[in-house]
Amino acid sequence: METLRERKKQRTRDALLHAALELFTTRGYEATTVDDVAAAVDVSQRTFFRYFASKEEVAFVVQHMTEAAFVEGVRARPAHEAPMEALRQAVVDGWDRLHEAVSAVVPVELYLRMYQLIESTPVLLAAHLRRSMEVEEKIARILAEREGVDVDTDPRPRLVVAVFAGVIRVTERQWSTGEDFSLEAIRELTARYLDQVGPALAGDWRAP
Amino acid sequence: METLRERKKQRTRDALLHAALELFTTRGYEATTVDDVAAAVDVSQRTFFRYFASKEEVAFVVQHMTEAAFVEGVRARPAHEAPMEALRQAVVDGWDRLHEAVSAVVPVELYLRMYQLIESTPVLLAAHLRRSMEVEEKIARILAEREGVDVDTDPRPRLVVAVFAGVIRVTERQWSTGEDFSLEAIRELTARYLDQVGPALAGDWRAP
DNA sequence: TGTACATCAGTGAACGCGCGTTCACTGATGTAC
DNA sequence: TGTACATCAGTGAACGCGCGTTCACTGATGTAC
Repeated sequence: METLRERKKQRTRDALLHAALELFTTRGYEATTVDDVAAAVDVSQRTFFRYFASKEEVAFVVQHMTEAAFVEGVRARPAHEAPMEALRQAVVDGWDRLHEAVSAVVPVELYLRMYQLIESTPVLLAAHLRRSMEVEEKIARILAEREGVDVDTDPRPRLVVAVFAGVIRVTERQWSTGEDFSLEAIRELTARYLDQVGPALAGDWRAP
Repeated sequence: METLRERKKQRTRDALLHAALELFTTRGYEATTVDDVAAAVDVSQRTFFRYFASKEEVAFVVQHMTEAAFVEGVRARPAHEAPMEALRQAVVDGWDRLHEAVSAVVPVELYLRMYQLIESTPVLLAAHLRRSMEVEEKIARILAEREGVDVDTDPRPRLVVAVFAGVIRVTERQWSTGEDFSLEAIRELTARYLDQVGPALAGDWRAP
């Protein structure tokens, strides 16, 4: 943010990002064209593609930040924690920190609306799931290193991450189709669902 | 398959399906246009869209069959089996039956190549994951009904399915990037990985 | 402080591409008598 | 068995659309002296 030129660049980028998310969440992702976004900022379509490689990229800018934060969060967990515990702490911590991290870029409320749009737009949901898989792979490698096992011969790192990711996905889905779209809601839901995994895997659901 | 008209229709559809999968797997999905597929069968592009609503649909025709077979497989499991056990049996059974079910439509070898293409083509992988989520939802409802719980208030059905699906996805990925692309290989990998879930979730990976 | 030149964000217009749709039409197959 | 009509798979050509790219260019900002 040194020079005037750089500050102007940043402002153009911010304006494009905001306009895109605002249009996507009000009008729908597919119903918004790249030209619409550029027009909203009064800039040529050409300029949009200078800042974002594709329409999809701009839709996932904030997700990208939270994904990266989660990966770093796992990396930062103390070595004595068991894998599942480290993942749980990283996610819960992530929700705690999310507010300040996100609000530096976009209003948190806009982020939450965008999250719901992703869940309810098939093409975005599909892209989100693929991205999540890539994140899972990174996490699996971090866990393998932490625990001193080989990620390519020992299936446990990828398995524990996949199981954990499955729980998180159910949480996300439940949250996005529920009524309380707050960060507190998803934080609480995450803890509750993680506690339910054991009982869910147990044979008899009728036992106490 | 009664009338001549119907038989001809079926033949056109088969020809389009085969040509599409053959072109996709040799040339790549993105590098193949709908026009290429139609041209390979010597039919107009218009005719292609009479049989398949989109390019993506034709790519998932065989997956669609195996997904449906899996859902039916779960539905058919005896009531006394615990949820996780029913899922496991349905998947293993599914791999056993897959050969005859698939080979009635396309050569199994072509199906296996298509499966790998899906795993290695970002846009197809994304679509595959979204489809899997839809299958998971169906399965969760079936389990909930079997066990007599409410899928919307009790998280356990969706959780057990998500955990199971996570394991299957790791299995698929491992298989598709490995060296043995046979049905036996994925069948064996499935059993092995399911057995590893318990140990993976256990706290200490170094314990025996 | 002013001048000369370099950098680089943004322009505008045109284009390529492939998916999917629309139209009025043809000709083979099916059916009723 | 033959005729008349109905159905419907397939045609061909044109189009709309939006993403993403290419081009030569402009003008504001940065830098060196």
